[in-house]
Amino acid sequence: MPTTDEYERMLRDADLRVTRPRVAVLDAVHRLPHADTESIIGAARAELADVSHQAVYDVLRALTGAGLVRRIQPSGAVARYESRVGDNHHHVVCRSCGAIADVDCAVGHTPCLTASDDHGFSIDEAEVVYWGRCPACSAAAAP
Amino acid sequence: MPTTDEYERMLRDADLRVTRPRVAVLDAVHRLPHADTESIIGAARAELADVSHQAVYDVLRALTGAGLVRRIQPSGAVARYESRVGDNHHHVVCRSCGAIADVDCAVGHTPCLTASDDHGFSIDEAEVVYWGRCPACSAAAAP
DNA sequence: GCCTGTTCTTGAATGATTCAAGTGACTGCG
DNA sequence: CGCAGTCACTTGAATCATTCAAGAACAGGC
Repeated sequence: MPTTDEYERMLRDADLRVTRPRVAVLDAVHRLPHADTESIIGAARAELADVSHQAVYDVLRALTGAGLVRRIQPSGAVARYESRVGDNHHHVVCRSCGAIADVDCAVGHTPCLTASDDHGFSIDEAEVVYWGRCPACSAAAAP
Repeated sequence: MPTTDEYERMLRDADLRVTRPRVAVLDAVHRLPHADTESIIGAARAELADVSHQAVYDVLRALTGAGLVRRIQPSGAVARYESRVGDNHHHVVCRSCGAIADVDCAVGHTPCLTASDDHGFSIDEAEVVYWGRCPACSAAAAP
């Protein structure tokens, strides 16, 4: 878990001004994996009581743009953010409770990045979402 | 392109009542590939002038539940629907204009369906989204 | 320490989607 | 063929994540 100094360093390296909301949000994303915006607002306010939700939205957008956090948004769910960036990993999403877990790619470093027919698109990323049920929901559904 | 009779047949086979809004929406989804809800409402009204948007939402949900259409929703975009179901195909999405094209899976029939570590989830589907730029946007961005 | 431009606060708006209540129509049965 | 019951559609309003807008506050460079 990075320290406050490290967060400041990360921000500076990304050419972002160092502000208290930004450090608080960056820390929140690191501490809560796959958290939605509301949870991040809550966690950020634990450190900095009066951050506005708007500030958190702005910060998340800036951090996402700078590549410090990654935004994930499975179909029909609200946006979530994670701090693990730069590697090529994907997600399993539980259909019933929405839980998310990380999955490393099975097929090499850039899986399936070569589509069979790309229709002339220039592809720069392949995103994989595995849909299923988490252990808890599986147990609850089939007792 | 299926006929009206075929649409009725498809609905009956799925244990859905045959109604004019349902046939109109089913036809709209078949004619407009990857259309969003608003486009589908427009297309349905071309056949059946006074369908309510609520009816279209209900119908799309029923059709999706019955497996007659498939709902796709790339991050940060509105829901879109397609009539190609049952095969294992994926999508390329243009980052700048949102255009979507179909992509057959490069790696066999159920690509990457085996995650390296599934965290105990029981996975039933792997969804792949390729992100990039469509030919038109590539040309516009790099003249 | 001051200036400039970015970032945060406050408050309201947007818009896809959903909820709710009532009317209407499809299907199966008599 | 006609009726009943149930499901589907209409109308109208509500929800809620996210965004927009205007002004105040702050970070970073001189």
